[in-house]
Amino acid sequence: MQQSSPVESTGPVTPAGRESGREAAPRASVMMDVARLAGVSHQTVSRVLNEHANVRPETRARVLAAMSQLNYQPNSAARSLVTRRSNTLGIVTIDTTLFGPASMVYGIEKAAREAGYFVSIASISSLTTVAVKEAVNRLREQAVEGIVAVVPHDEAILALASIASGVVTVAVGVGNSAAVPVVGVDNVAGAVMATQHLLDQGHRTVHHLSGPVDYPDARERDSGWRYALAAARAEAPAALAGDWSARSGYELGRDLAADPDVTAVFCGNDQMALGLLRALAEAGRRVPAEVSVVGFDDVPEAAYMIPPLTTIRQDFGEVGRSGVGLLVAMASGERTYGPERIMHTPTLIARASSQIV
Amino acid sequence: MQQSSPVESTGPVTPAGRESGREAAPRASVMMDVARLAGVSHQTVSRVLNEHANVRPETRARVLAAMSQLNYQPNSAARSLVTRRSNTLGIVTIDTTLFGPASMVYGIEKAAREAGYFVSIASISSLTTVAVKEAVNRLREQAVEGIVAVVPHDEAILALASIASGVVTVAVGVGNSAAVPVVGVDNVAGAVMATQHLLDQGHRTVHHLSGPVDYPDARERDSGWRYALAAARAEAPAALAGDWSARSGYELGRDLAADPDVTAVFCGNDQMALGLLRALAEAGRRVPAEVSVVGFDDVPEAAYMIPPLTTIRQDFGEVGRSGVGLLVAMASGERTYGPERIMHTPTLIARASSQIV
DNA sequence: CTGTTAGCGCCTTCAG
DNA sequence: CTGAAGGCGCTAACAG
Repeated sequence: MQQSSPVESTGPVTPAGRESGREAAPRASVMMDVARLAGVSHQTVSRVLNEHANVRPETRARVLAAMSQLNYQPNSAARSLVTRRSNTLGIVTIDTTLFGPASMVYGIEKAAREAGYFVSIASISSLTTVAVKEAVNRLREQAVEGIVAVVPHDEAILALASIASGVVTVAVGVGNSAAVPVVGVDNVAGAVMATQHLLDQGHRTVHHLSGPVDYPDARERDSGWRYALAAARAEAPAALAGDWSARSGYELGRDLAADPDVTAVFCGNDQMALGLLRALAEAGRRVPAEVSVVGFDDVPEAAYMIPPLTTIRQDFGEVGRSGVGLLVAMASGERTYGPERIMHTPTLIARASSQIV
Repeated sequence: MQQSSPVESTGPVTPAGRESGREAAPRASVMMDVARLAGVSHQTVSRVLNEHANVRPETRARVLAAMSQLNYQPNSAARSLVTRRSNTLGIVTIDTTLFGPASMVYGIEKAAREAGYFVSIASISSLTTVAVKEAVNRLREQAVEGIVAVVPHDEAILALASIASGVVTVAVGVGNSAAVPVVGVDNVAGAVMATQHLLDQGHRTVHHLSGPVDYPDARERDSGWRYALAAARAEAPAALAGDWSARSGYELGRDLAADPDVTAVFCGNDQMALGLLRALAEAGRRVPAEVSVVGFDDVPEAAYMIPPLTTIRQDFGEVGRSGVGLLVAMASGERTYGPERIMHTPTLIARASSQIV
């Protein structure tokens, strides 16, 4: 309610109120209306809008006044038509509500906004090539200037790469992949930290509850774990692969809990760690006294699990942000196109689940 | 790589390759190019594109072939300019990664897509009037045809309502609010179920760990709880207000855990319940033997907490979906504008945290 | 410093 | 059933 009532005499001069059914909403004013009201040409209005220099301050003020009086809203379609720019970035994302993807989406949106872009979103419900293509096409219809993909899965990434879409694309939240430019966290380093931390507590070896094998992140964490064990000349037990869910952590965790040789477990993410903690509790195996557990991600709940979970923190927001940074650089030609990767280093957050006080 | 190489003789006839710096990317083809290749007028191309009847099947086929040969992509800006429709819906959302909001965003996106809309997102980092207005304005710049707001907070909702934006708007994930049309869950009913369930287990009364008072959801759950206690003639203890986080649940939970009178607690959401469970565990109070706990939301992790959490399930995806439904109905004039509300009924999911087996 | 003239690519009339 | 005009609202060149 800051603005007083609408215009009257100075309103649009175009054929008023074509009675097309309902309310006959007062046609939004256009640049020409503003020009008329300010007593200048529509071109001058355009100039103040785009902050071109060479507009006398006084003229500028008159125009601004007219714009606000008319409650003028530039027509973005008209502008894009002539500038051939949509100022829009697209996000392709999996239909998940996991903490990681959701955080990245927000990081992306924020960074894009700060870089002057709008953000359009297209989610996919299944990780299939077809679904990815549909999502990308939906984005292309909107003429997005670039795409950030939050689809940390092999097939989806390949699909992305194969769609010679002519739109620059970067995948975020994936540690590595040859197919497209990628921004993620150094999963190997994170897994090494986790494993080494456990080894440092005196465990002979460390078990691994991994994510699904068709996820680059899962494979990389698995290899970091193997690497750390090898470096310490510890024997590597067979890894169990879950599906990132607490449920899978619980179910596989029951086997782990039943095995007296298991004294330390590195989990591919915090959700699975939660499931494992419950399985251990049910089996009466105390954490960390009998079994130590480390997760990956540091979701906000990690610090409040029973016991508080030691984990590897990754900054999802930052990953999203640098994804946009890379994309914008590529789109503006500052960087040549081509597989490219940016790795962020995660941090170990030591809590009670891994260390006896 | 499905399509063979680009055009040659039939390509755009416009001033070729204006050497504007880089690659001199082959100008995307336009309707006119397709028309030429198909030997028709650009108008006919438009007709097949918009599926107007009155195009001879054979002509239509020729046009389609030309389109795919040229890899033609309609220009959405040009189309919006003339049709005065953006086919876009906007989402205003808080910059959170909580399960609820994230689920609703996905639900909205999916429903919007199915209804033929693109989706543009604008997140806000602070729940202030200014931030909400900025987000709405960003969406208006894009000429969205409607806005779905995922901002379950008093000030934000009022801000939304006060922006006589001329854009139809509905808020989702809020049980109630006079200011704008709203879609949410019946929080009162949910809270009654939770409280009654606890009472049914034989507890004399039920304590409440609520959400922040400036959230309608929190207040409604609080009143449902009070209502159920009153109906059972049980005394209502003072409620403790957290901030939805596990941390706050833990901190307030320590007080609850220290109070021997506390035997049953209804939490405003599952995260706070998680924190409470840990506080109880630390205090050595067994759940559910000594204290019963019920949450709200049924996040995927709820079933894997220690012990598995009894909670009130709400279908966030469905809420998002019906928000879009309402919005589309309003935007198309099927429903007159005006505060309107749709309530979904939540369900009690009984697990171990509340019942002694 | 400001105004004039052309389109941007498409859809909506209206003629044929 | 198809084609020819006209214009959506704006910005980029040019004049002045």
